[in-house]
Amino acid sequence: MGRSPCCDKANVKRGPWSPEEDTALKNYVQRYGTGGSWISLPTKAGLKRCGKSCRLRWLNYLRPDIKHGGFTEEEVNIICSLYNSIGSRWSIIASHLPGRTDNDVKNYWNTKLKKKLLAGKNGVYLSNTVTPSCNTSFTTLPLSSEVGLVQNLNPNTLIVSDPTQFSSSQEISSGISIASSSSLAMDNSYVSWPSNGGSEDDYGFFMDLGFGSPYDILNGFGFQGKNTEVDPNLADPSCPNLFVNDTDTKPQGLLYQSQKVTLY
DNA sequence: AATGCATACAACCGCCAGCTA
DNA sequence: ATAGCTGGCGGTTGTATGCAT
Repeated sequence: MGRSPCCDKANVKRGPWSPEEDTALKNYVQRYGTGGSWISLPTKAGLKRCGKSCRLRWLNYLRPDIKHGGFTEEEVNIICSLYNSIGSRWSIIASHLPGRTDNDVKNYWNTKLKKKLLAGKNGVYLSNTVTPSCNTSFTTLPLSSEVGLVQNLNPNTLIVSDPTQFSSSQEISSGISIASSSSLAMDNSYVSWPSNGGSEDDYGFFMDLGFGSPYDILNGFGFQGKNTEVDPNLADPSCPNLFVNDTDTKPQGLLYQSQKVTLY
């Protein structure tokens, strides 16, 4: 037996909301709240709308704390960074952006950021001129689709899947370069950057998202299986911010203390 | 001025998880 | 234990608007 529909679709209005409907919904919710049930709300509010439609209209448009208008650079950076970390979990991403809804973020990503990403998918590499500061070797990051798992998760943190690909620390991170591209493609997710001509001052991708530590991020955002924990004991003693990988039992990835990605 | 195309975003659809009877 | 209901979510579609030709 299939589930019953949430409302009688033949007898509810669909399509764009009229100002009168908006007013009725807004007045009702502000006066009485949702009463714990969106399904019964339309009838009480005198609306010929599906309860789910009312909920969506309220949450995405009528709520008093909704922020309309364009996204700021800071918001874009948060979206990109979180998308890289957790994928299309729009509601979670939106929760980091006061006044923004998951629908807003989703639309913005689909109409602007995704295109920007696809437009600049090729040409990602690391400069091989960087002098390693720790006891690990450094090689060039493979191009584009071979990049593999690269995660930039929080301020000053970059995770890369292949421990042979990097040395570490601030020197290495400052040597990461994105060549004539506005984005870095990864296996399941993406990071994108604003193409602003390469000014480092304008560049704010690695920003403070409010996480306490890299462990908090890794353990809190759905890394699965052997990737669920980062063992501080793996830290390279010569490089305090580097955690060396043990691919059998430990997370795949290295943590680097990173300052900035240069775009040119 | 008219038409077609691209873009932005509002709204809908269907699935899933959690709750409750 | 389980079936039904509801809210929440992500994917997708529809439509209004702007822009180019």
